[in-house]
Amino acid sequence: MEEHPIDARKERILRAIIDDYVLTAMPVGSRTISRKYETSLSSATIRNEMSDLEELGYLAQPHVSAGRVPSAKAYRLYVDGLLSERVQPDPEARAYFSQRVRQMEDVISCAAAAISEFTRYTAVVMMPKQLDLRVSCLQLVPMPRGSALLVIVTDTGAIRDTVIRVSENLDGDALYAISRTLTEHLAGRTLQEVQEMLGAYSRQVGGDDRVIQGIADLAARMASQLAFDTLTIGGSQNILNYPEYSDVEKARAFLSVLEEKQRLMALFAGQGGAYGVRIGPEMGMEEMTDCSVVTARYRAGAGHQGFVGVIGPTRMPYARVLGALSAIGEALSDMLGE
Amino acid sequence: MEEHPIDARKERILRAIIDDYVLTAMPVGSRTISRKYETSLSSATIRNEMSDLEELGYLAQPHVSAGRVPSAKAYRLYVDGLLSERVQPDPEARAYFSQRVRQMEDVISCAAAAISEFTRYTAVVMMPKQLDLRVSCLQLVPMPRGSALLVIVTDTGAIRDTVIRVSENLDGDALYAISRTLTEHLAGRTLQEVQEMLGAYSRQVGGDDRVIQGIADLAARMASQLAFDTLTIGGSQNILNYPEYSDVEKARAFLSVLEEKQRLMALFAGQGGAYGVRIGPEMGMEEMTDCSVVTARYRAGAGHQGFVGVIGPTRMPYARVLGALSAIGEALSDMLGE
DNA sequence: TGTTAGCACTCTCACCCGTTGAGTGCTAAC
DNA sequence: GTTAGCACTCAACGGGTGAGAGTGCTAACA
Repeated sequence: MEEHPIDARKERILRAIIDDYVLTAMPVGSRTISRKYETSLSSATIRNEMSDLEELGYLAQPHVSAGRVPSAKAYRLYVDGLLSERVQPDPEARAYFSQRVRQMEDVISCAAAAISEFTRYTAVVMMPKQLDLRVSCLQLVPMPRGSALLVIVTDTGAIRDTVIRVSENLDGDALYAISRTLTEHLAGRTLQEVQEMLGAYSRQVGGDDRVIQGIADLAARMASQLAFDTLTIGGSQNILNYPEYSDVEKARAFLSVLEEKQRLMALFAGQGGAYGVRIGPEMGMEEMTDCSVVTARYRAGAGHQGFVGVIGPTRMPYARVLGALSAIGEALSDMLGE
Repeated sequence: MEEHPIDARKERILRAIIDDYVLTAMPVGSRTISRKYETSLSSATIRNEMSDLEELGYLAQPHVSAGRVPSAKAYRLYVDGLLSERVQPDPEARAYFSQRVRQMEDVISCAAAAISEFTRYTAVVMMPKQLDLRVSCLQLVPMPRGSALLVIVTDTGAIRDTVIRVSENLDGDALYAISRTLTEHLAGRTLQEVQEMLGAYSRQVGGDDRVIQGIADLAARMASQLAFDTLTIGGSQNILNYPEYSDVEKARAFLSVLEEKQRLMALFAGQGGAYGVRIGPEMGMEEMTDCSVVTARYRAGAGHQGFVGVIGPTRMPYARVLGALSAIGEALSDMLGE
């Protein structure tokens, strides 16, 4: 077999086909290219080139008298071209994100919302596991009617709280005293260690071991939440905006894949570089053969890395999406990266 | 016009038509009723009765040679029949809810999830506004790297927190001292008052008015969140399970109505009794003419009342849905009531 | 050798039309 | 009041047809 590297013109035509297809979602014919993109060439010439591109596996024909549709291989080429240049963070996306971050509590779910609203695709944000978490502070905040809010803060700044019952005669100062003791003894320990050590302290807090129990529960919950990478999804309904999913059955299949976060996680597993694009069949998941996943990395301090991403039809304006993700990834890195 | 009260047999037939239509989503013919439900009557007799029922506005024909479909008026009659008896809380629904409540933090969103999963419809949970909120405690919890977690607790037990920057040389004790002062001065005040009073204290906290600013921000956010009834929605995609919405356009319209929480809120506004059923056109919203909303009230302590509900196609097993909502409403009342 | 015009060919899509079957309304008999 | 019977209506289905879009191929041209 002789080599068939595609020349500059073929590449230009291929790019035009992809652009047009992304725009219209309809198979692209030779006339369209000759009139809208390569006005110096006739449709017949384009036809010849398209025929070549098809033979090389870059194009496919839904049926003989339809135009051509780019294949996964074509998107791959296109995307590699994009990624070989510097991805330009989209300032508009960043502004969008910054504006919304004030309103919502959680930066991660906020990022997911911002991405999905901005790109109009489904957004995924992955938050890396944090195994090496150590308790930095532990505090009880008085609440009405014999309750208290237990707050645990880790050295990485993760916060969790829970309401526990305490004896009614503990006032704010008493709770603070307990908090001090607890913090003194537990600061610097990992969550696992905290759970193990709790038995020993139960005497020192006045026999009221609901506090101890509460800490143990919360520490356990925190540990289990943070021991795994977590995935947040935003704008899952956005898929309905695209004609690829105008069949309700398909849409439902897509949405149910989103429920299985464990499987989705696999998409980020082997991710090396700053950006990742997985095109349809490359993902090896039956249900996602006509989806693409675009991701950008962000830094969550201390060597941890997470990903922000978009899931949409393969027919996607990759440059625009990469720009948006890049901007939001940067913003997240700034916020979480210390 | 003479009166046309429908007799017992007509009502039985109407009920059979509704039951069958709820099950199959297909227009119901006279033969079906005569064979499956009223075996002692011939289809011709049923036809006569159906013709009467149509004239009375209880049935409609999509086209002349199709069977009949119940009208909103029919559902209304049917539902009024249900509501005149005692609604039986569904113990299975309650078990389902209780089982899940452990796993999730927030009872409200947990309820929404449980309802939608159990009924397979879209769930709404309304949480009443809490205008009379007063600050009960205010505390700063030290965090690494010159941050602190600001926690505000109200007398009703609502909690909000936010991370603020503070000067690096404030240790835990110093933060507690500030917390004490703040609590002393602000406890018992409403959130509005707190916002107004903040200026006055800015000197007393060592000139570091990031703390003041943080409190003001958080108080404002809290006030705005709690000053209005809030709506939580669960299982919005469930609508895709029903043939009524196999048209993507319709599904999208439905989903986008769900986004406009303000408008949805109106559906609960005039709700008086323990249960409410709004059928299609009764809601006066163009987009919801073929939806129904079923709600049950719950008590959130201190005279506040909220609603749990389900939104689905008019063709809905109302008895089952009412039973489930009743059970979950009871469970919520128990949890939030005290 | 690359480009282009022309033409026959293919295939989808939209439309028409007849057939089928479900379901009705009406009438007359029980 | 109930029922059998019958004529009628209409959606749904399937086959047939024509228009349109787009291709591949060939031959001519630069």
